[in-house]
Amino acid sequence: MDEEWIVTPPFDFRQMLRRPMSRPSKVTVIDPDTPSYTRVIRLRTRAVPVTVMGKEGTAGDPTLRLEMPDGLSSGERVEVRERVGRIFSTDMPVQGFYSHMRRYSEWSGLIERLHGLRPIQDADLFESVIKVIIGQQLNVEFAATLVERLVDFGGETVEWNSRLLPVFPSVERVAGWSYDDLRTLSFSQRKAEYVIDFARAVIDARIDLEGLRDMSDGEIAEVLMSLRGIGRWTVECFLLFGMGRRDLMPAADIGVQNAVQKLYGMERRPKEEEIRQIAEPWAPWRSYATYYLWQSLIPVS
DNA sequence: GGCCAGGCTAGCA
DNA sequence: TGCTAGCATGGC
Repeated sequence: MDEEWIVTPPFDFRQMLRRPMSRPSKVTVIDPDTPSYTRVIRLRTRAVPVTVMGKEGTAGDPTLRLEMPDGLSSGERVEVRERVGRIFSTDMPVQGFYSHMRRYSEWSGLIERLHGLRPIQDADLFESVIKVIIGQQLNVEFAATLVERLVDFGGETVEWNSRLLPVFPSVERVAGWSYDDLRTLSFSQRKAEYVIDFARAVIDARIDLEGLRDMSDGEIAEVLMSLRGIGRWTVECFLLFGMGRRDLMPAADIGVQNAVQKLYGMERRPKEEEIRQIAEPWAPWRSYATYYLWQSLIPVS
């Protein structure tokens, strides 16, 4: 079943797919030619495959086409649209961000070059937390490898257009694993503990993931940072990638620091506190600024 | 081989 | 409160 979706411009689907494309993943299948984005989304009722296609793929005429299985209830279709809207930040107030950041001369070139870029959010809150934990202190390539191994180990797939789409493991499944299971995938002992303990906290209802949506950034930080293995950087990345909150600046992030150094032509890499100071006037748009900084680091293919 | 990578914890002053 | 050694693996 297909649906059309007209997004308010600017919206550059191809530009947005560069990040997931730069790190090929089995869970998210990108076809740069169509262009399209395919993955399984866990709804409240079941896991459903979805393909999102850019009809034109230009910033000026942004139309998406959604392809999803027949036989979904109307409620499920609504949920799919909500989730896809979140993933592609369709409600992002792009112009507000641009008019704010145009005040800073360093930003004019970047905003021009990435015109129509919107953050791609993670499709699932649990998946988001786990991926951020795995990404702690590791280079992104290896972190992506660990995520792939986790997905393979989970072994769950959904058939879609005559191919098998791997699905990110469910909370239940991860909570049932042992630390040694993840050790065999080259997780460090600590990372294995952080990942599995987090899944168990969700299963034990010590953490209500969907309930986080009603909380402020600060409240979410307090809840999550009470768990071992979740610090400030992890919460900031989760709020940004997982929850789509708009004013986060993971200033301890090496990637952000490298990008600011490059954008501002600095001699050495700025430290966390310097980043926070530089970014202070970017409020309340710091999440988008962070995302643009990260995107600026992707090599032009 | 050494250093670094989209950090966090525990232990110490 | 603030600082830092240690963690563990792969890439360059």
